[in-house]
Amino acid sequence: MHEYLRGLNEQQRAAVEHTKGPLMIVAGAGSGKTKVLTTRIAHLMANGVDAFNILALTFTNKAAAEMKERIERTLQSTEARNLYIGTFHSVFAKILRYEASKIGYPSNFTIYDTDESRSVIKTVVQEMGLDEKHYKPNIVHNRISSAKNALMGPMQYLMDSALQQEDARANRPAIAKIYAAYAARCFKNGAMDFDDLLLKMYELLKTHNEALHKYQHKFKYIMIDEYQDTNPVQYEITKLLAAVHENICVVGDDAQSIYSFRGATIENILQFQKDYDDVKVIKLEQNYRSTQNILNVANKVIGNNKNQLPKVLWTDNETGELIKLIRTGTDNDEGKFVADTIKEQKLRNHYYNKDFAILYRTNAQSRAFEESLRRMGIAYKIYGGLSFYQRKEVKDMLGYLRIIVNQQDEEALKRVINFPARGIGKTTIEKCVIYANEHNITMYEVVKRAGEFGFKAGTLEALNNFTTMIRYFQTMLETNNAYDVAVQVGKHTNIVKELFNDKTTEGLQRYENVQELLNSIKEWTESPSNDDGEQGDKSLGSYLQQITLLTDTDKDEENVDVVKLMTIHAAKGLEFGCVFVVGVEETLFPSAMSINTREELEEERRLYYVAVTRAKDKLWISFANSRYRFGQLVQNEPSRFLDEMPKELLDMTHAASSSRMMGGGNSFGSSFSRNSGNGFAINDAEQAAKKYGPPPEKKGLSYLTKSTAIPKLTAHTPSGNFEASDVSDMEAGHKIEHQKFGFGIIMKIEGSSHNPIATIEFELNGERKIMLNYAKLRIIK
DNA sequence: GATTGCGCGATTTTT
DNA sequence: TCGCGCAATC
Repeated sequence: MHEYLRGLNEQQRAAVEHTKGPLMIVAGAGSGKTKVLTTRIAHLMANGVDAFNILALTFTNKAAAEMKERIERTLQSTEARNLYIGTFHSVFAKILRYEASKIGYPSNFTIYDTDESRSVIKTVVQEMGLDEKHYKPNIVHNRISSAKNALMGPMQYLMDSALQQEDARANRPAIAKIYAAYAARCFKNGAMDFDDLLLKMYELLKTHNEALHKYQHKFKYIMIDEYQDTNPVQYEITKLLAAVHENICVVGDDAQSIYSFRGATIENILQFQKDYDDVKVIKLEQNYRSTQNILNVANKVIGNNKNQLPKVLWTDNETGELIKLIRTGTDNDEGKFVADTIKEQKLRNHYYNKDFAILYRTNAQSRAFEESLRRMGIAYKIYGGLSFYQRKEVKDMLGYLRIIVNQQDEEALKRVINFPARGIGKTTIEKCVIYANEHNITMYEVVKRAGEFGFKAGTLEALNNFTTMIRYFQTMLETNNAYDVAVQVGKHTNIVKELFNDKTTEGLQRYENVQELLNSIKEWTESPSNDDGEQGDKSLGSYLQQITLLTDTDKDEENVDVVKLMTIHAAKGLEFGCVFVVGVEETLFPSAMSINTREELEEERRLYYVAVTRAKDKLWISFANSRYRFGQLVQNEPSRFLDEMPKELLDMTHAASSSRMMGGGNSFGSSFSRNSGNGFAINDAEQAAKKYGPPPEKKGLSYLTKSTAIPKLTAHTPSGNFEASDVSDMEAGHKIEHQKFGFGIIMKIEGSSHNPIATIEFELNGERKIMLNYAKLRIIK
């Protein structure tokens, strides 16, 4: 028996050894999925399959890198570097770069990230003379993105009556036209967005038989990780590629499907068994990651979902500690609690920073934890949010490199043509764009031939100087490597010098970022070619294409000792000794946007499942009575998911006994229910108190914000049938009755019109700020 | 043509 | 609260 087969359980081994024909591995959380995948590839190679003939598609670059490394270790050989392994996006980008001319693109095509796509949409909407307020870039982009992921071009979009009706109803009938213009503009710019990397790959295979045959033949063995998160384009592409050999192995867990907003559909994993004859299905149900308590909680919660493949996840691991449930007064208290607990755990149980992860639903929640960790002197890193490559100074530098490599790229040109300022202003740029559109040439072409378009002498000179500089960089690129050119760009444009002279903290940071960028280019240039025989390519163009697809979770920083903060989405596939799942409140988790259909809610629940199953040893789940949103303190109920966890597995006394780090006073009494029919939350508070222990006592801690201290409530019982009045009728000066606080006078109304906040002086309960949308008030006079 | 300041709208999740 | 877009000003 091969050495690498030892240490696999029966099912894992069966999955590894089943190499011929379609295979579906249903892999529960923590069931050794990566191990199976890597061992399976090693096994193929050990049995004579050429690495060049194996395609493995993963969800993140990090997963790909990790797999590659593990295979090398298993086989004690560098052959693994010949594997085609990476994310859908990066693998297809590589292939498209090679095949670009077949579909009319330059091989140096630019890849637009989401920001750039939106920016192009914005220009297109402007140029079409449409109302920008109405056709907001992110809304339009989402529509287009969904269409692309569903294999729909502009024409099909226009012909689709369901989509047309939706757009008409939303009063956005021009989306199909914008889509067409956007696609045309991207093409003209020699650019693809993220979705194009999939869509164009599909089109390539569909329209070019020789390309289809080539890759069908090349990829004799195909493996796809996280299959539950693939979307229709990805599904169609892999189906095409696998059609000849049918050696396709998909790995997934329907319980962890969390990307439907990106077009992913569980249908793919359910459909797989029908697509091929004789599909072998193997279930990996033993969990090696978590304690029994953690796993039991996770199983119980996910059991509330109706749509799922039957499986039972179990573990041999020890029972472990109870799951600790924590209620805090505010989001700041929550941050403080987590930082305190980390400090305590490090001292008591000798954990390192890197053993901890703080997982939240939205990026905006990171702030409170950032502050508290910084105050406690605990090293941390936030993943997600603004990535390195999205920073302005980095984008500016990259803008130059992009226009050097691809002169069609109008986005890049507009970004750098007057940065640093060189007297080419808005009007000039607008003129260039108009001339370009009129003559159907690229904007760069207009700039290059500025003399033909009647610019004023000064402007003309500025434009000419600019193109001379770009041309200088281009010729330089012929004889120098990417790094040298990048350094020259920094010098010649004065970008580096300007940042260097900026001695503010931010300026220093920006300078360092540019230096880091240069280092990364250097590293790329000098690292050994990856031996893939066909496209081992160290050109600047290749560099630019790859970095757009990088996220900061991809950077392997295992040995850096920091607490990790990230969204639950970003945490998929990762595991940590100690996990804090925070902000587990209604409207936040589940998100208010995702509680309208069963499908949406079930996805939120799967997300919760993913969060909980990241933990190996210890799990804390926290929620706050109130938190700042839009700069206002708002109250939330505890999440419904908390009710779905079996109480005997929860340590709820912790919430009450650790009140030393929590505040909020009697803030329960003032929380407003969003959905309980009677419009106030005191019942919820009582229920919550029963369920999760008594509300934390206030101990006057300095970090508590004043607004959490709310005067004691004097209860009020409304007279007769209480009928709430229309919010829009309310004005300052009105006398009102509140269901719980009793009679009062509206002092003022502020806040936005869709979220008005009234300051009301109550007879018995003092002055309070009331959110009119949630509270029910009756106008007396 | 660049800089500053004010007012308004925004929060899901990401390759 | 924060960041962005727009308008006013030099």
